[in-house]
Amino acid sequence: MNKGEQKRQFIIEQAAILFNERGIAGTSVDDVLEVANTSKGCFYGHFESKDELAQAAVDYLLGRLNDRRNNTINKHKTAIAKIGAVLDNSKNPLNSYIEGGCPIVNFSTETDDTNPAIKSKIKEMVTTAITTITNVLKEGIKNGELSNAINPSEFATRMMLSIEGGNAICRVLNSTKPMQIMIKSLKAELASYALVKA
Amino acid sequence: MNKGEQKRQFIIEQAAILFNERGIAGTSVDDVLEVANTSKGCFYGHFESKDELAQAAVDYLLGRLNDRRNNTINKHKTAIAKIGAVLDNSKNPLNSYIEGGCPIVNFSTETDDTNPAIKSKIKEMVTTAITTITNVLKEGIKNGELSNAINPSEFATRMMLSIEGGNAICRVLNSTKPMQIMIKSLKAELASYALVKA
DNA sequence: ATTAAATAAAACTATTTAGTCTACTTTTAA
DNA sequence: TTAAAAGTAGACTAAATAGTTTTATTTAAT
Repeated sequence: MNKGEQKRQFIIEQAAILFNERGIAGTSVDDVLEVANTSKGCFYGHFESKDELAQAAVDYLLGRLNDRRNNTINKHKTAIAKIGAVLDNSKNPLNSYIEGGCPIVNFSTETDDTNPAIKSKIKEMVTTAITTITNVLKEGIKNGELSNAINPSEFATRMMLSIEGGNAICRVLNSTKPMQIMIKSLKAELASYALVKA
Repeated sequence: MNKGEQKRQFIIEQAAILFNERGIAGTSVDDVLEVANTSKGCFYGHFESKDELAQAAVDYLLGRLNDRRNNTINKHKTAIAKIGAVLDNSKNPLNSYIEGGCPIVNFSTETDDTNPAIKSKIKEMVTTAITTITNVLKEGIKNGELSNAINPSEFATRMMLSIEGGNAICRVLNSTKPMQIMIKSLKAELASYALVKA
């Protein structure tokens, strides 16, 4: 990565935090220049517009979330451990993995009526996440860890809604309690589908 | 309500929709003037600033949600019917009660890091909602409709997270499916706590 | 080392923004 | 009925906004 590419990347990473905290509309190009220690000329040399930056920033943040989820899943062996660890990734919405909270809820509410390009990135991300979780559960059934009484895609869907809702709600309440309650409940539900080892 | 008050209320109601759809930062005073068919002079005769309008708009939207939830709860007799009806209120996030989706997620993600006054209004709303649902469940236990194996406040909390997550996720996915899955699941869970009529 | 291309800085522009002010019109209550 | 109060319109201002352009500096291949 040469100097220019490094600078571009740095701008994206710094802007991403601001966008995630204050929203895209709530962040000016000047705000970005300040945190990225750069100038108009430099900025517009790297990006055609604020919107191009916003898209790059969203890609960057969603990429981080994807990587983290995949790493978390690969790090564990059983479906129950994998799902538990994915849930634990979200256990502290007040000190979240990405400053400002979960980019999925943050950008979904901002862009669902205003920015189709970003909305579609989030849509793909959510679909991928649900599918990935679903497959972990299916695998768990296949190898005899879980009862086939569980509905993998429904469980994955409910898990996704709960995590995203938890991210939004915990931040307004200034409390991690709701998320903890929900994680505990989903873990217990999943455990109830565990088959005793044969 | 005299003419001035009517105008003020009309501005609030029209602005509220814009704010809910595009965000507060994403909506200009001029945008508001256009949908409210009014002028700068008129606007600033009724409001000190855009922020005062934003607060009034949030109060108005949260008021509508509160009224609706209370009406829904009063319309039904059993705890199961009350909770089921409250869930059904959210069953179509793509054609939501308030245009642009649920103001709770929308404004919570926008204001949690930027607007303490509005954040605190949302916080109060969420607290009230969870408390109200909790009390319905407690009442259900008390009068023998529900088993005391259910944890009212935990159920209410999880229900809140799921609804808000569902509102955000369904809108990005352009599908009501996730919400339907979640509603079905919570209804089934609640039904499992029903005591056979003595 | 040289030079062309890439990168960066900063002054500049045009537009949009929130908010003010003055002048005019409509309400409303005596 | 009338006059004070309330409401309304629209031109105006100052600041912020996104984006351009010109000029200077680096970088990297020859």
